Amino acid sequence: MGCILASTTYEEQFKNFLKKNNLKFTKERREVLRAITIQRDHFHAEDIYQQLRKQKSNVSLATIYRTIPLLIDSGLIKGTIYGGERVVYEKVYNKPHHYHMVCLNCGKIIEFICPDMEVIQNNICRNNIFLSTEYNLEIKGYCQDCRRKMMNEKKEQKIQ
Amino acid sequence: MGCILASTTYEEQFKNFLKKNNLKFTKERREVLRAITIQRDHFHAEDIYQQLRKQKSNVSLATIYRTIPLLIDSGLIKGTIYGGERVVYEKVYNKPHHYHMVCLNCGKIIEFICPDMEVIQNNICRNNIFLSTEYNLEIKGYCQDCRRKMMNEKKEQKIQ
DNA sequence: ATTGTAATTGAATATCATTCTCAATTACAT
DNA sequence: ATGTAATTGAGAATGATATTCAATTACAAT
Ligand SMILES: [Mn+2]
Ligand SMILES: [Mn+2]
Ligand SMILES: [Zn+2]
Ligand SMILES: [Zn+2]
Repeated sequence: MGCILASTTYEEQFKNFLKKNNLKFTKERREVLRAITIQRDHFHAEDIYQQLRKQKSNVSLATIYRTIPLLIDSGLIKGTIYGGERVVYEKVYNKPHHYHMVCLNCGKIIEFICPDMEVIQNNICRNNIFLSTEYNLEIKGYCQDCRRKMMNEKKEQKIQ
Repeated sequence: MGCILASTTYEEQFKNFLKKNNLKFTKERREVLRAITIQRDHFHAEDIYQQLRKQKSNVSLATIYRTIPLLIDSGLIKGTIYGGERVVYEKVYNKPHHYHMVCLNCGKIIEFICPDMEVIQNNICRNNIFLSTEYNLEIKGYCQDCRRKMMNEKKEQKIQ
């Protein structure tokens, strides 16, 4: 289990944040943090809980929910997709800013980077004297696979 | 109470949608629809309920929640801002597509139009063979007023 | 106008992600 | 080692939204 190398800086970042705010670096917080470094791109609060149970850790869901805002404020994760039944989070530390396409049929999330968009957004904020902390672009629709499936279903209907 | 002129096309649109789907144009649905035409830019489900109570209408909250998806599917409203405690809706019929800045301090919502962004989004969807039904850009941050207030508070702290 | 029937309604209840309460425990500065 | 404020888990609370069900209603066909 020697795969925690990359998380060292994660942990440093988190520790610094906690110290700065008179908060304690507890066993539970460390375990939540590590569970997150293991998660793939996008995850729910519940995913962290399941991850920890797999690892025989007994951190409660309450503590996970209490830790999430700390991880957000320390710049390690952020809430990405709202409006479903539960919030989707993702790691942001050392990851380039990007946007999302969400398939309404299969739920797939497609990421994309768009420097042009960033420029436009900065201009808009400057023009409106608005201090932005977060840009969030979400394109909802249907992915390539689902479009294919839907077209095939239509064909079959016509044949019958 | 002769101020329902502008809602005629709203009502037509809704009636057409309902007929197309074997749904009935009930007294309650008409009242919800009219309550919505009266709402200002952005509103919650609860706002509709309050509006109707003011007008001595007894449409239940359950019916309002059941009517909202119908209004969305008929192209009259859409959910705009998620992630707060409740969903923010807005009218979209005959309204140009636009984006939002949300102040994290006072909750103010600032709308803006951006044709350049639309072009970029269309390109991205084409490149990914993604069929978009909805673009949603939300910029979170702090509005001009709140920034002023925060700066003044800082000054006062220094003086004390 | 009457009738048949599927759609709709309000009231109450359920859902379910997230937050809160509180007594017991713990991190960590001194 | 000690003091104290922060933290924890368990369970209860919250609150927006969804669902159940028996009674009502819209409306197409007669
Ligand atoms: Mn992502
Ligand atoms: Mn708007
Ligand atoms: Zn898909
Ligand atoms: Zn503000």
